Amino acid sequence: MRIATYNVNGVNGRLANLLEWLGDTRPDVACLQELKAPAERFPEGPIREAGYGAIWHGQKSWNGVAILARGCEPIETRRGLAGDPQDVQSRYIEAAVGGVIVASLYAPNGNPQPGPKFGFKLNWLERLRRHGQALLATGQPVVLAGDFNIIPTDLDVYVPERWRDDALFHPRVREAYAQMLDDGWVDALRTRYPDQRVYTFWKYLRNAYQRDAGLRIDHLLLSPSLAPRLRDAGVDREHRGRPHASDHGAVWIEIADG
DNA sequence: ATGACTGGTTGGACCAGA
Repeated sequence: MRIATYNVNGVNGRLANLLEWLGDTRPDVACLQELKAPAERFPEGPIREAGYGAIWHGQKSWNGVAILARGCEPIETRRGLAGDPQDVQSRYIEAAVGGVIVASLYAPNGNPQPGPKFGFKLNWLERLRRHGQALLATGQPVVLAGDFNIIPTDLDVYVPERWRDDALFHPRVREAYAQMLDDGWVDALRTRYPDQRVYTFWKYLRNAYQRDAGLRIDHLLLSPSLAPRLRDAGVDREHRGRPHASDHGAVWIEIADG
């Protein structure tokens, strides 16, 4: 089973790119982020025509997450994280697909740092960690997939010195990620590539993609019950270089049947 | 080295992204 995560940066504005990627790579499950569309403007028709069942959590202008499943309907198990009644942003959706619990998440960017947005990010990550602990306690196979907006280590950024003060690379944010690994979550891409620089995002500015000036901020975290089934992982880099592409590349894992 | 890119909202410049 192939499970992918893709920050599409506008599901309607880049629908043609999304459909092309679905057709080229045929993931069994696709977690999407940054839909930038309210629920009623999610392109359900074209996605169903492409062979995918879908659930989504939309929002006007910003954020928005979805889970697509090829040839079946994802069974929704949660939308939104507990712990903050004030939080109405669409950043988390979760479903059962093919015997695996799959979460599609879009963590807050957090810039500028310091500031209220950074505080919201830290709080959101703490709520994510808490929910993750509850998922781990069930012993079910789970994957937390999405745009974490976290650069975990120096190996995950083209020039670490230039990102020291950024909300994506702040020590407290990296610590939040490290704590989730301590809880038992397994970073699939880093497991597959222990020493290599593997990026998932390249800015639009200054030909970042052509220069390979990238970041690794899109992650798939596997529960210990799922991690032994990891067969392969990678980034669909080539689609990032196509016309009108998202600034993220899709990240995928291949999981053996359970 | 904080870049001049991008979508969305809206019918202009902004906001937000990372």
